Amino acid sequence: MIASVIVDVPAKQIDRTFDYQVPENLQSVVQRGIRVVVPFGPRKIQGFILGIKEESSVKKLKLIEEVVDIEPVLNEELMSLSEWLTEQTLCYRISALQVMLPAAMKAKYNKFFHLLEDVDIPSHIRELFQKESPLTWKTADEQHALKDLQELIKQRKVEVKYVVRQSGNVKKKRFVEINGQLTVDDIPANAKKQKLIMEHLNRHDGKMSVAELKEAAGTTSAVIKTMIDNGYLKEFFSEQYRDPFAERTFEKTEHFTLTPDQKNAITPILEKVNQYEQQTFLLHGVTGSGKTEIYLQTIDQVLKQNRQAIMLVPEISLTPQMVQRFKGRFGNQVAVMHSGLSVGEKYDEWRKIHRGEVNVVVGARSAIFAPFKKLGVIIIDEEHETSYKQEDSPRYHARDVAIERSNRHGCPVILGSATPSLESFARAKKGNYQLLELEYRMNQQDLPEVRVIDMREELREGNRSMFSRDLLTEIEKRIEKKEQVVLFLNRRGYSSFIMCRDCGTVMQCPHCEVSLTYHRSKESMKCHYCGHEEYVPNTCPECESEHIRYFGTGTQKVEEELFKLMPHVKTIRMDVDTTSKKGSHEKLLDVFGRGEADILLGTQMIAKGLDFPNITLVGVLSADTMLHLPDFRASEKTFQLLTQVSGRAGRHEKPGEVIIQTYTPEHFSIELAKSQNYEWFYQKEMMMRKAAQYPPFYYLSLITLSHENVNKAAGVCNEIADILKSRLSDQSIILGPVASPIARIQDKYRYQCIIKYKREPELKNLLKKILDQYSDTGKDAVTIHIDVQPYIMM
DNA sequence: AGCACGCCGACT
DNA sequence: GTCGGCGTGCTC
Repeated sequence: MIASVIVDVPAKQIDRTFDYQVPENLQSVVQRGIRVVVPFGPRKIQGFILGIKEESSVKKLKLIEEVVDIEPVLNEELMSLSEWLTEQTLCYRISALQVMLPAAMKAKYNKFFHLLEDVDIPSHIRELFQKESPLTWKTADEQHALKDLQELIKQRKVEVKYVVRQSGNVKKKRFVEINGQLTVDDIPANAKKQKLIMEHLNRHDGKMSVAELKEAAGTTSAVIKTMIDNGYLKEFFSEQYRDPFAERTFEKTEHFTLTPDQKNAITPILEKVNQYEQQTFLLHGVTGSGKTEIYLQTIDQVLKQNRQAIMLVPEISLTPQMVQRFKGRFGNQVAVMHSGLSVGEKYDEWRKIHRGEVNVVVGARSAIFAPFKKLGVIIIDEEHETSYKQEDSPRYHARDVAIERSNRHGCPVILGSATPSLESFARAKKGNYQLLELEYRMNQQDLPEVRVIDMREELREGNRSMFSRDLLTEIEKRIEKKEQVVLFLNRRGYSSFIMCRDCGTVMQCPHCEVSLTYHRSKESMKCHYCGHEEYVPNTCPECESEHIRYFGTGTQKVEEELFKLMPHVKTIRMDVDTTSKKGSHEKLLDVFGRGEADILLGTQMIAKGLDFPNITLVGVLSADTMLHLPDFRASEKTFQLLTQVSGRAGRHEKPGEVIIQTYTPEHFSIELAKSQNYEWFYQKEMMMRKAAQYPPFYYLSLITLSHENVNKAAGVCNEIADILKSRLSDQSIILGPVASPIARIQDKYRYQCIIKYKREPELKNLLKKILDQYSDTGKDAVTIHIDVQPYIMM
């Protein structure tokens, strides 16, 4: 019996199967989809079995070392999906397999030195082995003993052993139970604590977790240990799930009655669910139109049919409120997967899905690979969000994976958004997707009134602060009325940088072509691309002037300004700095929700999902900061964000108001966000895209080359552009080679080439060939990246 | 990606 | 003359 294995090495030359002989004792367990440990060259690594066969063209086969799983971790559907993913995104097969599993299941590798012969070895090496045996690579390296060890290996006195370790650990909890042979009466009369422990245990069917028992009986583990040693108790371990929501109870919620609007939308969806048919729906509904209830009732129907549901939400909006709604409706049938969980917690949630203990998963992008066997619906909320596109290999878009999986399962996909991506809306208009419109807000309230403030006007009239007079007045009014305010700072692409006021020098990263970001807490400057950090200099490195200051409006700066203007107001600031600790995001929102602060000030992360009745004013401090980024989606993103943010105000009885500050009030994405007119925005933006030959009229592919030498990167990029030009049709447009928007990262210069095309059936094969030809791993080789349908052009 | 093998410069 | 630099090629 021979197994074809894809090994855990993401490299061009290794991206194929290797055959291994299956030892007699493993033949009954070995099958497609399980992981194994195999010898590979001098080391041992993990791999996935792709298939079983009886013969191989390779003469000398090695034996599989061991199996990691007893049953497949990836079922047949996911195994074949990985093939599709490899093909679509031009990634290595191993990366496609790996991305479907939680991070905890990625293998870790260790090297150990074993002493074979204790005679005639240097004394310092012997000492090392006396302290630690087997000796780890790490210690050997720290003690600078690697060289000597290498010599000893040659002399066959020391041997290297490679160990494959599974990082994902099943959490075990320690329990004790009454042994049975001895009873309370056998306990010595003076051992009061022991008797007490027995009493507690008897009240709990004779067994309890050690932690609980200690707590209940008020003793220490010493007493319990004595009882185990004396045979009164025996210990055992039980597998536990780490439950990130353990301390929370979820109130059971029931169906809402749907409005006629909602009924119209859900009917065609349920039809497809009942017919077990694929169909992609685009559910377009303004904020507050009740999309979530449609999701919930669809999932409910799916569960009744004994099928399962995947619900994707953007990472950033996977708030406790959201989880609450799903757990409240479906109880413990729900698994939650998002980046806020620890690696172990994610692993546990994944195992619940794999074992079929839950039927719904609510999660971010990677939850699209949830190992369900019978999918009844896949829902992608806020489908326009760019976080559904993975930016590193495999560069997949969750929407594409969703549609592919739905085809295999025969189930509908629902894409929901108040501001659909142009691509999706265009597909819906063409009839590729079925468009479902929710036109009314559920409780009939009006959309909040939106006021646009021209900041140029403010400047002309002498107001140099970041707050317009109107905004300040309105904030004051709300605070008097004890209502709450949300201030939104769009910081993307424009964070605080440090500049010399005399010569204009901006502090830049020495390794990347980007300016450093000021971090007030440490008085330092940091590079967001390579992590380089240094202290803010006292004098300008160029002109030695002392007039160095930071520019840009970071949230910290806004907070300070706000405090200067209104010292009596309590502000909560939410940004990466204040929410990096686990659970802090939730905590801050809780405080705000309880009304303990007047203003919530934040970035991106507060744009979504907040739903507090007392918010009656939303202020956008600078609407146009990302409008001028070199990104053809800049207008779309601005419109989406402003619409999104505006939706935070007046969601309940009290009417809401939105104030948008901008330097370009005449820009159509700001004008139309004011009236929340998606349809007009769509028409207008489509015209722009058509004129500029961008998606959805053209597809894109992006090729990036990077190398320490500018000329080399540019040269290879040029060669590739030439190949493309000669091999593609005249209909296609090749932009470049040009330097990437970020021209250098980690000392490597970056050149790129963009392909715009409508129909190019041979493009994938051509790109594969180019990848093949240019992905050398040698020392002086250029690094090539290909992103089919990129979202970020950097 | 690792790791071994193998061919040319500065040292005991 | 050797030690060791890292270029080249292989991993079932």
